[in-house]
Amino acid sequence: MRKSPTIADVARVAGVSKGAVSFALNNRPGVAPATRARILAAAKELGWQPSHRARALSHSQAFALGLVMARPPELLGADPFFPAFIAGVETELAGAGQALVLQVVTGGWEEEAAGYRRLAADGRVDGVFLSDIRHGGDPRLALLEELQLPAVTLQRPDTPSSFPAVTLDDGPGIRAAVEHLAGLGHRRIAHVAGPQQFIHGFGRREAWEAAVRTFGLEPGPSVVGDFTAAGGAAATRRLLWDDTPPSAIVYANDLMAIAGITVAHELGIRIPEDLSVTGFDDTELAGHVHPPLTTVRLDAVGMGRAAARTLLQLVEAGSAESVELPPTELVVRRSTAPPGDPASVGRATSR
Amino acid sequence: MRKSPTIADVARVAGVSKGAVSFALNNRPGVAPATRARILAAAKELGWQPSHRARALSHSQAFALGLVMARPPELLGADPFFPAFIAGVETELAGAGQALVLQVVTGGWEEEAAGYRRLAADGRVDGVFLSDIRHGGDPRLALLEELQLPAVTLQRPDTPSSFPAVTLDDGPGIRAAVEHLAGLGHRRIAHVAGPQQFIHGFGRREAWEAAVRTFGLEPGPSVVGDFTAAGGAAATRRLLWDDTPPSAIVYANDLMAIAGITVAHELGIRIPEDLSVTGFDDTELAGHVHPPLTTVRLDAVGMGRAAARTLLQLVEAGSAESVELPPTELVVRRSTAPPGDPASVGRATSR
DNA sequence: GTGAAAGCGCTAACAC
DNA sequence: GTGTTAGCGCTTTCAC
Repeated sequence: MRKSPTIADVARVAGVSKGAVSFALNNRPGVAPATRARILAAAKELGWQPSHRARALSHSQAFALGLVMARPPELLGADPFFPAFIAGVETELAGAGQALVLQVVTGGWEEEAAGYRRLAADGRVDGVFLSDIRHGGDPRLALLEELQLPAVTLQRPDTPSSFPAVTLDDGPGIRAAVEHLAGLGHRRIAHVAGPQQFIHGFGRREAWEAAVRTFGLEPGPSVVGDFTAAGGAAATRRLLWDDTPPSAIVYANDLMAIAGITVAHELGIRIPEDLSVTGFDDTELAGHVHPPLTTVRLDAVGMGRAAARTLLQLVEAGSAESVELPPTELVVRRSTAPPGDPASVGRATSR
Repeated sequence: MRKSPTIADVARVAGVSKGAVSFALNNRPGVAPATRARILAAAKELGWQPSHRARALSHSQAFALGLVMARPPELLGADPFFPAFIAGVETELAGAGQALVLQVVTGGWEEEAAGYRRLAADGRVDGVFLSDIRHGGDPRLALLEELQLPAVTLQRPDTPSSFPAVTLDDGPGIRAAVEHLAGLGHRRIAHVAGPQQFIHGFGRREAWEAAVRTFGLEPGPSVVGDFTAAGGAAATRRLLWDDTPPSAIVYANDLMAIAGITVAHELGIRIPEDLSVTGFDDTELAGHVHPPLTTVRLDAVGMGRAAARTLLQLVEAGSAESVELPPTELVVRRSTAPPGDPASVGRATSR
């Protein structure tokens, strides 16, 4: 019972050759309907399933897609993006007979590059997802070009790319947050950014700055964090210890925003009365902190789905169109309110 | 340049047969040192790498391990366990020439079972990790037995298992939390549990109950949550609306604890003065909420490492010993303090 | 329309 | 010791 049946067994039972079975299975022309039916019946009877490994060998394909997650250990459990993204990817792959092979690297670029090299050298995957595209020339682009590994990038709409891209504009969400704050009367709106070499670190900061200027305001201070709670807390302290602290802070992710709220509490600064705060991601926790966080919703599952579809298309057809996802949108909760402290508003205005 | 060299090319260049190359590569006896050197030189010169796919076919092995993550969509981004666990797994697999194939299912048991079936039918993996073992007969055990797929389970030390297990006792951590609370003078210690069909839901609750009794106390109420923030918030409301609310709550994870703290804030209940709270996981955020959360540290990375080592051993050698990980430990922060409200202590005592 | 046979690239049993 | 050869299970070309 252990040894599973092979195509030869099916052929024998159906009274045809192996080739015929193969043709029948893949609905290729050249096999009479009656014969095909007989073959399929034999296959079903034997419980035959084509061997994925044998197909992989003769097709010189892996029938698998790869994702290399490069994250510092601290952020590994806290980043809500990847799990959701992966879930989205899976919904597409499951039906396509493709698997997802994952690699996580916690070290630096060397280790990450080694990860891609390994995936390519072993022929483990037919293509990879490139998340967190670095701003200003991501070294992985050249690497994958060299490895001849098809890829789909996750990036901003405006950045050119040698690979098909799934783009999502963080801008509208950030702009909506700034507009919301400006509309409430905030004049001094600060930003806690993510690492600037990452597109979502750089891009959100850029969007914040542009949006603030749109409202005729001078961008408040901006501090670069690292997307971790610890980093968010440190950045927030820097901002709040300033002589003229901001009356609102736009954070590049929820985790830093939540840590920021905590710092404010510790300093006796009330939210939202004394300080308004917005996050980014709309993690499940965002609605359950005190006060519930106004944040920008990011559809990571949707990105995963779109990226998987695009990469499948690229791998199967040799080329694929980039797709642009609907922009992020603001979810208003209770961490934002009109600036309560006239003094701080006055200070901000008087700059 | 595209077509990579095959073992035949190497054999030709080295002036030997394919078989010799294979032997040389795998350091098998039966090939003269000089010949071996010549072969390796030829291989290096041609930049030859053995084809993983061909090896997989002739070995009838996948050289990959599988993990099926079954999680409801809401929890996907918030559960800190898997990313860390996977990182631990990877550290072991990278050097072993094994890959990790991931599957995430958000639906019910049917979908999950289908996931394992697919992995097995396609021969995608040589073994799988079984996390979240269900308490009281996990259906996956029988399924994997049927599929003849080697597996390693993640479970509690005391549960018997037909597969090698990596066990971690949540008990000591929970007991330490209860001891800490009891030592502070709490008499009415409640619990917000995880789903009881899961071992970490059930086990933590059991440990809480046993520990409370150890201190001669009657277990306070316990409410079953679902490990999400929303669930933690709801459970906390139920507990705090009670006539005789607890003076301390032991949560089965950080996420629910953080949501619980929020609910307390909203109800005007001060933490830790009016209510002490402990979590479980020690997520990065735990130290950056207000107040910083006293919690139990869980070494998910270490579990991943141990599980990977065990599964590799099982797959390669056909059998493996279970391993028991060092117990979880308490991290005391500032969400716990002596019960401040004498009335509630009195009430609890008077039950 | 159908079947035979030659790969895909490596492994391992078996002669030499 | 070293080389030869027959698989692993499927795909696909090419005669029939």
